[in-house]
Amino acid sequence: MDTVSRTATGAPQPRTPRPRADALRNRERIVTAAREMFVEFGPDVPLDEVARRAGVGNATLYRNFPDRAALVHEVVLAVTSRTTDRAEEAVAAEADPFAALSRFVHAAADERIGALCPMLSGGFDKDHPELLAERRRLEEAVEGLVSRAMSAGRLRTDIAVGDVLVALSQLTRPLPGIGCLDIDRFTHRHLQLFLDGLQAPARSELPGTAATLEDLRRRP
Amino acid sequence: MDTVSRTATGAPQPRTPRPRADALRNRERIVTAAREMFVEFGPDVPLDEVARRAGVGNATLYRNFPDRAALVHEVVLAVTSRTTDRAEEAVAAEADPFAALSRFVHAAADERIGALCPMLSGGFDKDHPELLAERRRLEEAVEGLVSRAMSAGRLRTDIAVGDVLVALSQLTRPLPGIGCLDIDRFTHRHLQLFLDGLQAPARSELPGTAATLEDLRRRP
Amino acid sequence: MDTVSRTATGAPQPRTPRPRADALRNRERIVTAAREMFVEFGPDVPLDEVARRAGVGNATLYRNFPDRAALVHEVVLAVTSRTTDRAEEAVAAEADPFAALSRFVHAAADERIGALCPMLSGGFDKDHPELLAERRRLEEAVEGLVSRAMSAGRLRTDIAVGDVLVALSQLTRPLPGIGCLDIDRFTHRHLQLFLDGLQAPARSELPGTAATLEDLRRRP
Amino acid sequence: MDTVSRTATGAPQPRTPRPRADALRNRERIVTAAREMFVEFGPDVPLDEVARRAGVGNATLYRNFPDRAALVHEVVLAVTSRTTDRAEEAVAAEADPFAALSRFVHAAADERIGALCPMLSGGFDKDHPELLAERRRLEEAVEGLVSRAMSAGRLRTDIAVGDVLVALSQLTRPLPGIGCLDIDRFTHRHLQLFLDGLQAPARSELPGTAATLEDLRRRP
DNA sequence: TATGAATGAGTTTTCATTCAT
DNA sequence: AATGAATGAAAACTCATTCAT
Repeated sequence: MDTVSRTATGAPQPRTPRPRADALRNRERIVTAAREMFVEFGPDVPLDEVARRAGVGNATLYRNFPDRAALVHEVVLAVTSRTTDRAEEAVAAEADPFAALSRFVHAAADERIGALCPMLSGGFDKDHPELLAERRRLEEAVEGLVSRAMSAGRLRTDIAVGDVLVALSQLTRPLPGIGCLDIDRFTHRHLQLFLDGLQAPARSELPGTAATLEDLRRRP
Repeated sequence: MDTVSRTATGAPQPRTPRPRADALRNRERIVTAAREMFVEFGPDVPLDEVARRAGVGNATLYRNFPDRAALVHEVVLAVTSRTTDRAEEAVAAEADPFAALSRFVHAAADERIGALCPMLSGGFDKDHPELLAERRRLEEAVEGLVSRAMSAGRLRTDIAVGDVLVALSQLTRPLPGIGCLDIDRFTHRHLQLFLDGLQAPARSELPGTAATLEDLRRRP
Repeated sequence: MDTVSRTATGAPQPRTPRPRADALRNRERIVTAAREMFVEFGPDVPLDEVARRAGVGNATLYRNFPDRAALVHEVVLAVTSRTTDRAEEAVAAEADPFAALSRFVHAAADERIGALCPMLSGGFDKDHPELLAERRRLEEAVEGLVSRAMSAGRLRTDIAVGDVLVALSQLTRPLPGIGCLDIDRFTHRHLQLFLDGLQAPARSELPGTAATLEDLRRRP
Repeated sequence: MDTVSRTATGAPQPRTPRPRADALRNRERIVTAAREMFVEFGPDVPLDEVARRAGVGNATLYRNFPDRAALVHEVVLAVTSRTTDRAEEAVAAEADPFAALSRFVHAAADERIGALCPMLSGGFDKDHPELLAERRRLEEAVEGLVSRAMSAGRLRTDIAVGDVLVALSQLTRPLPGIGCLDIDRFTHRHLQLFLDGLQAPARSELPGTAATLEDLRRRP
């Protein structure tokens, strides 16, 4: 079989994955599997299961991610990055500023941004520089959406990026064993209700402080 | 309170009703400890730790609750019951129908209704008769709040009890290690935004179906 | 069988070990098994094997000793203590001061004092107060043996307690897989040669410093 | 050096003897790294670490030494060979026979002969012909030192080569994490005491048997 | 009944060894 | 021939649950 695969040339990608390129491929497959399984089974899913789903041996997972925290880190990074992409797409796709925000919110749900929630829980190094940078990118992108909507008078002015991101994450947070909270039947619905609450003019006095994600976890 | 009265018989007892009372006290202490720790550390907190916090031996916990599911069951029951109480109080306390709903929502957050979320996850027997009955009570109470607000023209008419309860649970869901998502600084704020979205007139077309909690685990 | 054992009264100890007293018994059995197996197989012997040899489940071992270090700690304590006993016995048993030292040295070998060596290696907390105290006791006892022999003019005066203890430990250090370096055929022989070197008058100039065990591990 | 000459053939080679020379260089670097790390971290040091220290890939190590035993084998061979060299040098360098023995003993310590100890432990094929031959060379060389000292009346006559080699190995045996038992401050000192015990006239009756290294693993 | 202790099964993690370039 | 990556088997350690007083 070695000879066979060695002669497989122009094929887009033979089914037998090859080392050099495959190291990267494996790494990505692990992250993908982890992202899916964190959503599906919660953040405590056995890493051996993740490895199995990724189609690699457990030790390969550990070679790439020395411990669970490292894997979680990478997944958070990936989800954050993809969500940022959605934010930028939303700007481009919608002329109306509130429509853009709205589009982003629903797209972020589809990216399972809610899966970030349990990962931000205790003992997670949310201040790692790499994460910090990626989160900044996300917050800036969303800040753009928010401020534009505010400028257009479409958004109440007493809210902040953190309000959007945290509530969005919570509302779309997966219930392990149920998929992503039956995302089609409930989640988008609740997001819509939440978006309605965001619109100007403000109806009520908001309690609490308009904080960034940054503040989360910094107890007063 | 309900559990207490169920076992408190009319049998004549010496004025020091120690033995049985202690057993009940233990049971309640365990449920209380479990509720707190589920919120604080997530639903996978070691049961030995729960027993320690309750101040009893682990075997005492297991005598009262044969396995984790039984304990979760009891906690869900307790939280549901207490939340129902809040709903009923809200009716009594507020003349304005929307204010009542609003009061209930914030009170439910303080009861940590969000801690129910992980319990709605896979592998939890949400259809147990006892739970079903208790959930009916809650849904009826909230249904009262909702329909009164609708009748008064204060609530958009395309929402259902399930919308309120599920979104409420998600928005207040605890992040283990952070307590209840810094409930004072964020959660009440997001709840308020959500409530604003609930008000009439409806601003947007809602996707999904207006379902009860019942529907939640029934995949389409 | 419960009834049977419950009626076993005056028996010194029924073969079915009972909890309360057995907790202690188990603990001791684990330490004993560990001591033997460290000698026989080295300090990296799987703890599960130690548990098996002790006749308990692995978790029982971990309940008593949270990690390998804790178990090693206890074994070192036990061996040190038993060796101190041998030193005190030697004083009592031999009128001649050098004979007493000699007797101690050979007795310490039989206590497998050499098994302490690998345990003093890297990453072992040799300065734990409990260990420190026990080691002091040993050093004081041996100091007594040494100084008496010196006073009697039977021991060269340029040696110290540490010389005796370290060399003794090294010479009796077990070779895992061979028992205790075939202790009867070689070790006592080498100890005797070493003892001969200790006698007065000194024949040679000693290099190095006469240090206590304390100094070991404190690199200059 | 021996290994080098064994593979260095007389075949005509281009003036840049790169390929084969590199292979040999690698092999030697691995053995050197292994010797150092066995001393420093014990015989269970991960082979990947050895490869890293040697500056080669792990697979290169495995190409040269199919398993740990093969590497240990080679290290033992190297240390034995170098120690034999020291014995022969000692003969040449010292006119006095006991001085020669003494010089050898301290030189062997510097060669880390103590690192051989764990290799004498269970599961090591000490009877491999190559090792046997190399050990014979060492024993013959030391036998020369010993018998000459005996003939000169400088050495008690009830000792054997094995006594010297085994005790020497034990006394200089490294404590992983501490290097070679702080060789300058302790080991040479203890060796000197041991040497003093070897001198004629014998002071005590020796227990055990005067055996060769050969006997070491043959249980009675 | 209440309890501390015991236990086995499950998870994380490491490492010798093999694979494929 | 040299290498980085892959792998399974083994070891450390945890925890739900049971046992025996």
